[in-house]
Amino acid sequence: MSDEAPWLDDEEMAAWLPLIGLVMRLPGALDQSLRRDVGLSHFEYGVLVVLEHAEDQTMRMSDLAYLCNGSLSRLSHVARRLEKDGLLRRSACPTDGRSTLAALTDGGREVLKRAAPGHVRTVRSLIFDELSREEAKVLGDLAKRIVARIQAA
Amino acid sequence: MSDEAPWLDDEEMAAWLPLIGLVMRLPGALDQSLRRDVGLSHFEYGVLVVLEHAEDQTMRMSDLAYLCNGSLSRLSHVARRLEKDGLLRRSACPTDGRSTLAALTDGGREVLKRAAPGHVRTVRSLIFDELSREEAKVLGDLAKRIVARIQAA
DNA sequence: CTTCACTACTTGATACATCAAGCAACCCGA
DNA sequence: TCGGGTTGCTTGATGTATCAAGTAGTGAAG
Repeated sequence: MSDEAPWLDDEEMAAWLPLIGLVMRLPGALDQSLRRDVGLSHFEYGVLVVLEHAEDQTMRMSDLAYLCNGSLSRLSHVARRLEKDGLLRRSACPTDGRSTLAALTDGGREVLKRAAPGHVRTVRSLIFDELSREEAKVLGDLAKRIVARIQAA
Repeated sequence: MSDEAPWLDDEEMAAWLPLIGLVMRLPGALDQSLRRDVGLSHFEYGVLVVLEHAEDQTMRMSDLAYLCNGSLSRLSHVARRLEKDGLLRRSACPTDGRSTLAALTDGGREVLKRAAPGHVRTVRSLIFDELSREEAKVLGDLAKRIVARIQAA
C-alpha cells in the first residue's frame, strides 16, 4: 500500500481537485431539484427508488441501508420521517425478530412517479448530456473500483 | 438539452449507480480519518489548505468559499469555529468594506502539518493506489467537465 | 448628493447526519 | 439450556448544513 510520499504531485493534484469538486457539489445539485419538486432529499429519494425495485417492494433495513450507501442509523431516522409522511411502512420481519422490513406504500409510489421525470432531467443535463456513452462507462468503472476500496477500508 | 427520455437505460444506470456510490461514500471516508487525526472535517481541512496556498495565506471569504466548493454561508459558520479554535483569523478588507479577509494563523499551519501525512495516506490508499496515472487523469478530466455543468446550472 | 440595485457577509431557525449507547433477538458452544 | 458474543435496529445528544432574512458597503445613474 501507499509508499509514504509526502504529498500529491502535480498530476495527482490535477485529478484530485476536480474529483473533490465533484463529490462536494453533486449531492447538493441533486438535492436541490428533488427538494424543489417533491420535498425529498436525494438520499430519501434513493431509499424509495431502491425499495421500488425490490421484490415485493420490500426490504430489510440493513440491506436497504447498504444499497443506499448510508449507515443503518441514518436510514432509521430517514425511515421514521418517510413513514410519518406515509411514503413507507415498517413491519417486523416474520423470520428474524431482529430485522425490520421496509415497504413502499401507495403514497410512496405516487411521489416517485411525480419525482422521476424532473430528477432524470437533472441527471441527464449534469452527466449524460456532457459525456459520451464510452466516457460514461469509463467513469462508472473507475467509480466502482474506488467505492470497492472505500468499502474495504 | 436532454431530450425527454423517461428513464436511464441499462448502460447509463450501470454508470450512474457507482457514481452515486462514490459521491455519497467518499466524503464520509475523508471526514473520518481527518476527524480522528486532528478533529477537523474534510471541508474544514480544505479551507485551511486553500488558505495555505494563497498569497499571504490570506483570502476573501467569497473567493475562499468558491475554491472550497461551498456556500458563503457555510464558510461563514465554519470560519467562526476555526477562528474560535485559533486556526484562522478574520479581518476587515482595507479596500472594500464589504469584504472579510481570512488568514491562516500559526495554529492553523501547525494543524495542517499534523494532518497532512495521514490525509495523504488516506487519499492515496483510496484513489491513487487503485488507479493508474492515466486512469487518474481521465477521472479528473471527466470530473472537471461535470463540475463545470453543475456550476453553469 | 441621493437613491437604487447589487455585492459581501453574518446570523438564527430548522432540519439533518453522526456517534455512542442501548435493547432485543439470534446463534452457538459447553 | 444457559451463557457470551453477535447482529439488527432504534434512540438521544451533539454538531453541522441549509435556507431565508438581515445588515452594511459599494457603484452608478440621474
